[in-house]
Amino acid sequence: MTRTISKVAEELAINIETVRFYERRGLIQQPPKPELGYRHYPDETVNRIRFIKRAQELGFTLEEIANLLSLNDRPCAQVQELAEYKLSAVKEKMADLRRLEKALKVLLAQCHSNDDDSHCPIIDSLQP
Amino acid sequence: MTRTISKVAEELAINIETVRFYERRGLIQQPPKPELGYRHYPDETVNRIRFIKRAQELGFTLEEIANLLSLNDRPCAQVQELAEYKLSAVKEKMADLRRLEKALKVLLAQCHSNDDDSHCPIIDSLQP
DNA sequence: CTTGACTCCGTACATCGGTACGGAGATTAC
DNA sequence: GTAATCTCCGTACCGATGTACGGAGTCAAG
Repeated sequence: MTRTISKVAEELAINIETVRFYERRGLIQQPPKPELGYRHYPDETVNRIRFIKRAQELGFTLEEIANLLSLNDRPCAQVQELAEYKLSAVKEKMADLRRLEKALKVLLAQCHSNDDDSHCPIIDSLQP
Repeated sequence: MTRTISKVAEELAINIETVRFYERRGLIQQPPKPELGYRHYPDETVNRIRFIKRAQELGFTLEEIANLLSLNDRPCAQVQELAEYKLSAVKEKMADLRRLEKALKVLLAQCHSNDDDSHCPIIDSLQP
C-alpha cells in the first residue's frame, strides 16, 4: 500500500514538513517522483518514521537515530553501547534535576516562613 | 571598584561575548562609554551576572530571570509563584526521565539475554 | 614610538528539531 | 471546465543561548 505525503503525515499525526525534513536529513528515503503526479510513500517509510518517533521518545537525538538505522543489521553490541550511553546520560540528567528540586524546595520553604510579602527571600538568596 | 569587560568575564569565568549578549538582552546595563578609552563595569553588574548564573542553575530561562530581576522589589508572592511553577516543571521532567530510564533498562535487559550478536532486540522493539 | 593585546560594534553562525511561505504545477470535486 | 485543494521545491525562519569574526580604534609595556 502507498499514499501521498499528506496521508503519511495524517497517519502518523505529524506535520507534512516534518516528513520532508526527515527526507532532507536522510532519515527516510524520498520515493521517486512519477512522470506525472505526486510521490507515493510505501509502508516501509511509514514504519521507518514510526521507528524514529519511538526512538525519539526514548530520548535519542535524530543523529543517534540515524546511527541506529544504519546499524540495522549490525552487531547487537553496538546498539547496546549506544543505549547504555543514553542510559547514563538520563541518570545524570535526573541527578541534576533532583539537585534543582531540592534547591527550589528550600527557597520555597523560606518564602512560606516569610511574613513580609514586600520582600522575597528568594531574591536575597540569589543575590551575592 | 570597576573593571573592563575582559576582567568581568574572567572574574565570572564566562565568555566576553556572553557579557555582551546579556547587554543586548537587557539583562544587564552597559556602562556608558567614556570620551576616550574602554567601558568600565561596576561591582553591581558583576553581581547581577552572578545572580543570573545562579538562577540559571536553578533552571530558570533568561526570560524568566529578566522577570525575576524586574520583580526585585515586588511581592514575594509573585516570585514564589514563578518558583512553584518551575518546581512543577522539574517534577514533570523527572517523571519523563524515569519512564525513559525504565524503558532503556528493559531494552538493555533484552540485549543481555540475547546470544545472537548479529541481531539486536532493541532494533526489533523499535520496529512496528 | 612601535608592537602586541585589548575593546568596540555589527553581523553572522551554531545547535536541534522542526515550521512557514510562496509560486508553480497536478489532481480532484462539482 | 473551472475552482478548490494538494504537491513540490527551495529557502527562510523559530527559540534559546550563546559563540565567532572582522576591522577599526585604544591602551600598556618596553
